This record gives sequence, structure tokens and C-alpha cells, in this order.
Amino acid sequence: MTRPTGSRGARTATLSDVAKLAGVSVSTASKALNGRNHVHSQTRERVFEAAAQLQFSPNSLARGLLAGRSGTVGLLTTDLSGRFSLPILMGAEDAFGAGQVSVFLCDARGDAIRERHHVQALVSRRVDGLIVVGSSTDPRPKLADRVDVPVVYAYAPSEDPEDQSIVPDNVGAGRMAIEHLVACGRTRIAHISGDRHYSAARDRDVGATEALTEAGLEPVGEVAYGSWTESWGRAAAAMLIDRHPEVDAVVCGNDQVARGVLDTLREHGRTVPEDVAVLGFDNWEVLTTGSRPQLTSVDPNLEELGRAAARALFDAIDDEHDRGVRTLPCRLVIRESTVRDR
Amino acid sequence: MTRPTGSRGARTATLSDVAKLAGVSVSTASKALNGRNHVHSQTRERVFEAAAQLQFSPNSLARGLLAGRSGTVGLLTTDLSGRFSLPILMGAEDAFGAGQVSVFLCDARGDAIRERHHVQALVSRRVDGLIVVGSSTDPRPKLADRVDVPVVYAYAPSEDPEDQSIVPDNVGAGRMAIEHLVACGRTRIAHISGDRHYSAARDRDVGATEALTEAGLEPVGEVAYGSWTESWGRAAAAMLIDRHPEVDAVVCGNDQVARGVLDTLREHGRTVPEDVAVLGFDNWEVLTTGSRPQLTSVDPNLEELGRAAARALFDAIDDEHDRGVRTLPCRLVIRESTVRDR
DNA sequence: TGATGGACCGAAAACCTTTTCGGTAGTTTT
DNA sequence: AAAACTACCGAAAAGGTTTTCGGTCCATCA
Repeated sequence: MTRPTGSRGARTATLSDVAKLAGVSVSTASKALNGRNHVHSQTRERVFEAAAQLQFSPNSLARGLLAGRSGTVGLLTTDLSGRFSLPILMGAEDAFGAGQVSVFLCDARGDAIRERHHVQALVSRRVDGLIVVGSSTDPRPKLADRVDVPVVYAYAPSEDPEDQSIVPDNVGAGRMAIEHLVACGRTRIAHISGDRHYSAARDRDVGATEALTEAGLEPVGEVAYGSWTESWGRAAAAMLIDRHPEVDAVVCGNDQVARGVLDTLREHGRTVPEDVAVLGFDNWEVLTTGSRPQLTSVDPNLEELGRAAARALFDAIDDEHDRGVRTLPCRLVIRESTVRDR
Repeated sequence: MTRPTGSRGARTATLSDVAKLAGVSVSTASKALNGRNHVHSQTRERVFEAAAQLQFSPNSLARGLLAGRSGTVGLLTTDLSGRFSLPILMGAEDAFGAGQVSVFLCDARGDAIRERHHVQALVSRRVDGLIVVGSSTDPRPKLADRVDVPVVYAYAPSEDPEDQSIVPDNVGAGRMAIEHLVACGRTRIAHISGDRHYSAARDRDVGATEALTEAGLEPVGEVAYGSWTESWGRAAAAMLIDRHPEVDAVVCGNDQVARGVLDTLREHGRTVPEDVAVLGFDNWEVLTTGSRPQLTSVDPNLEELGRAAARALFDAIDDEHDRGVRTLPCRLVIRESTVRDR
């Protein structure tokens, strides 16, 4: 009779095959391989030899079925295509991958139906926990299905404050940007942001404004909201130097905006960083290191955020469940666009 | 006695709970839920009601254990951080996600030890197949461990020609670029490439040279190899217009190089596309749509490649195993940087 | 009326591993 | 010498599902 594994080679070896070859019982074989005590060292050796010979690989399904936990977690992204999911994913995968946990990747593509479908599949596979990665830092609705394993929301917090969420500290990021520029001796600082509908944009503004006030400075002009694009950066910069030619620093909503700002400044004969300092957010390397001059940017530490989410999930699986939103600090990466000397 | 699931709520419902509540046997409940015949419609309904009431979700581990196949596949990336893994991942996830297959994500981080570790874990979890995603199109060594499930290599082919690999058609991509430029009336075409150690760079050159010859054109200067960066693009472009001021089109190794070329051309007073056409590879949106003018680029269709790999794996699981390297065509995305009118 | 068949249901085996518990043999203690 | 340990090993149960096979009941046919 053909095996369900199809025609590929012989059936994969099972523990009882190993036991038979080693001349012991299954239970002894199991104990030997798992390092349990009360098995004679010679016996243990025989079992190991048999296992190696048969290329035995224990069936995690059977083990999981028995143990009641599968040693897997689900990583559910709202939108994988975005710029921010991947580093978070990497961080989480890293934190788990070191141990014995495997990661199911699911992309909901921004579709609620698809999300529910994936959650159902994950529940059915008896994942031990779930990380939900949002596509922006705006709060997102909590999972539609009740799941009886712990859930950690990363990047985008859950709307339910009782859930556990881990997000980057955008307020602190805005503050960090201003403090750096002030430390560089800039006093006439403008802010060209991105899409005003993003809480990330507004939060950074809050932090920036706080820091400006504390430094005793007035902002140059209003915060200019627009879109997260280079062309918006170019347009907004043109308006800025028209209305406020005295500006000596520009905080930009993200690195794309900053690239646009850099272009326009150069075309208007302003040199960076001598005349004007420019600073971006996100630290998207292809943009920050390709530009002239290279761009100082605030890095949201996303990989670390992914790792933190994984650790939080670990703790939650062990029944130490934090609640509420935790923010993680960002990190300033200083390049040429903000420092005058050297 | 507390359950292994910890203190979280009641134990998850099992099929026998459902059966008990519906007043039938487990086997009948199973048949009812799985749409097998020979179960009375009223009985079936009672079972469904009971299942809904208990939020029953079948245990895939038990099912997989019995069936001999788990309904999972492994997605093993050499390096997730790269620009190219993610779209392939998305395509594969998409192709599987629609069905009943869940995807394990593993990132080897370019480390052979870690790769083996992941492969072992996947084998232990009894995945039904494996997709190995490389980080460049250069051939990679085959998996160190023998696995008795089908393996499909994506993006980077396996060094073993007996393995099944799916890669983008870089030769065709180079050809496509030239043919487009020729169709646009360009006759003095230069080629500023990237790192010469990448087979992708060399393959595109092969295709480009073929197409030039077929069009009866001589290339303008030698192919300039360097690195995949904007700054190389800027430097190479400066040299190019110095030595070959007559150039009217530049094929660039990737979009970053193209961005650099665009910058230098503008600074030297050449307008794009009127004086010079510029064309990139990869179609990295943040670069191609942010630039002035927007950049024509050859898209490697990576998401489609991921889907193709998933489909190939499906077929292989069903014992229809293709062998050897299959190339997938690229796709030209025409934007402003190559077309003179409109 | 007896036989045949079909519709429906349930018992039990199978998948593979881990753990518990009981048993055997040999060794030490009193 | 009897009793109590210790070290080691194996039988069996448990985990949840699917499938096979045998059984019951009722309707149909001759």
C-alpha cells in the first residue's frame, strides 16, 4: 500500500522504527533521545545511533498534540507591502527563530475577511500566540474573532486599551529631532510634515512643538502637512524659502519628503548643511545614504520593536500578561545633512 | 487539574465535546462537519449548531498527524532584509493563503548554520514542501540536509541543475530595455551597470548587447560596472557625458544608479527625456515615482515569481515534479524618463 | 411475508510521541 | 538473611481527528 507521503522514497522513520533498530521499547527510545534520566548510557548510545542511521526527526505534530502547545506563533500583518512591516517581521522572526518556535506568516492585505480567515487558520493550527502588525501607527480594530491565546499588537496599537500593544515613540521622535537641531545651533526651524491623517505625523509634531517651546524658540511658519512624497517635499520647500527665507533647518515628515526638500534647496542655491540643516524620519537607507549630502534621520527601531513584541508574547504565553500600550524609543542617526563642521 | 493551556479560559472544545452536545458519536460529528455523505440533514444541522455554540475549531495537528501531511510549507529566505525577498514572499504567501496552506517563514540571515537549523525544524514540523528564496540571482548551494519533500528554489537557482528553480529572465530584461529605447528613436545608447560580480548585471548586459546588435547599433562606450548606488550613477554619468557627449540614452543597472544618472544629467544641463532617455531596472517604486522625471524601469515581476514558485511547489507535492531552471519574463514599466512627446 | 437494499449511525483503529506507573534485577542496609 | 533501595526498562494511556467496517432500522420488492 502506498503511503500518504506519495511516492517519494521510503516512509519517514518513526520513533518505533528507532526503538526497534536499537532493540528497546518506544518509551525508552523517547527517554533516551530527550535526555530523560534512568536510561543506561550504553542504551542511550544505541538509540542515538539508530536515530542517526534512520535520519529520525521527531514528529512535531504528535508532540504538539500531546503537549497541548504547538511551539508555533502567528505573525499577522495588515499589509506586508508597506515599508514598515518587514523590519518588524525580521525582528520577531529573529527573536523566535533562535529558540524552538516557528512562525506562521499571514498577510491580510488590508482585508478584514482575509484577516478573519487567517486567524481561523491559525487558531486551528493551535498557535501558542499571535502578533498583529499594523501598517501605520494609527490604532486598529482588535481581532474580530476571540482567540484564547495571547495577542500582541505591534506598530499599530489595538483600539482596545486592554490589549497589549507596542509602538514606536513618535512624540519622542519629534522631540529628538528638534533637540538635535537645537544642539547644532539652529534657531529658525521649519517643519514640513506628511499626511496629516496619520497619527505618526501629528505625534511627531506634538513632540517637536514641545521641544521647541522648551528651547525658547518659535517655529518658522506653520507645520506644512501634505503627503509622504518627494514631490510634496519639493513643493513645500519652495513655498518655505519663498515665505521664510531666514529658515536654517527643516524637519521633514519622512525621508522621501526630505529628499524632495534637499533637491529644492540645492536648486535655490542653499547648501546643506551649511545654510540649512535637513532631517528626515524613518531612516530608509536607500534614501538616506543615496542622497547628497547623506541624510540625518530618526530611525524608528522597527527591528527592535519586532523583537520586543516577540518577547512580550513569550511572557504572555507564560501567563505574565502586560496590558496597554508600550512605546519604544527611536534612535537618531546623524549623517551629513545636519552637521556643519568636520 | 489545570490544563496545559494555562489559566486562559476553558479548555478549547474538541470534536467529542461537539458530539456530546449534539447527541451523536464523534465519527458522525466528524462526517457531518466534513460534508461526508450518509448523515441525516437534521443530524448534520444539530452538529453544526453544537460546533458553533462551542466555537469548535478542528485541531490541525491531529488532522495532520493522521493524514500524513500537515498543510504547511516552509518559506526559507537567505536574507530577508534585501529588497527582493519581500515581493517574492508576498506572491508565495498569496498563492498559498488563498487555499488551505499555511506558511512558515524562516530567515537564515545568510548563515549556513542557521539555515540547517531552520530546515531541521521545518522537517520536524512535517511541512509538505519548501521554497528557498535567494538574495541575488546568483546560483546558490543546494540545501545541506536531505529533505524528502519537494523543494523549489526561487530567484536564486540551485547550483544543482536537477533541482527545480524559478528565476527572472535578466537576459530578456536587458533586451527589453534596449528594444524600448530603440523604439523611442534612440541610437546612441550607453550602459551604466552595477556590481559586475552579480550575474544579474552580466545577464542584462548580454541581453542588451544582443538587442543592440540586432538593431544594427554600436554601444556608446563600454559597459560601466561599479556598484548599485546613486553615487556610482552620478560619477559614471559625469564620465559618460565627458567622453561621449553625443549619448542620447542611458540604460542603468538599477533604479538607484538611474537616480544618480538623472541628477548628474540635470546638473550638466541635459534634460530628460528630451536630450537623453534614462531607464532603470527593478522598478522600485519609491525611487521611480519620486524622481524628476519619473523613471521608466524594467520590473522583475517578483510577486508573480513568488506565485509561480508556490504553484510549482503545489504541483511537485502532487508528484508532478519539473526539474531545471525556469525563467520568468520581466515587464517594462514606461514612465516619463524615456518618452519624448505627450 | 421474507428478503433485499439503502440510509444512517457508532465502535474502533490508526497516526506518533510523551509520560506515568509498575516491574525486574541487582545492590545496599540492618 | 531479610528488607529496602536504586537503576533501568517496558506496557499503556493520552492527545484529537478521520476512516473503515459492521450494525440497526425502515422501506421496497418479489
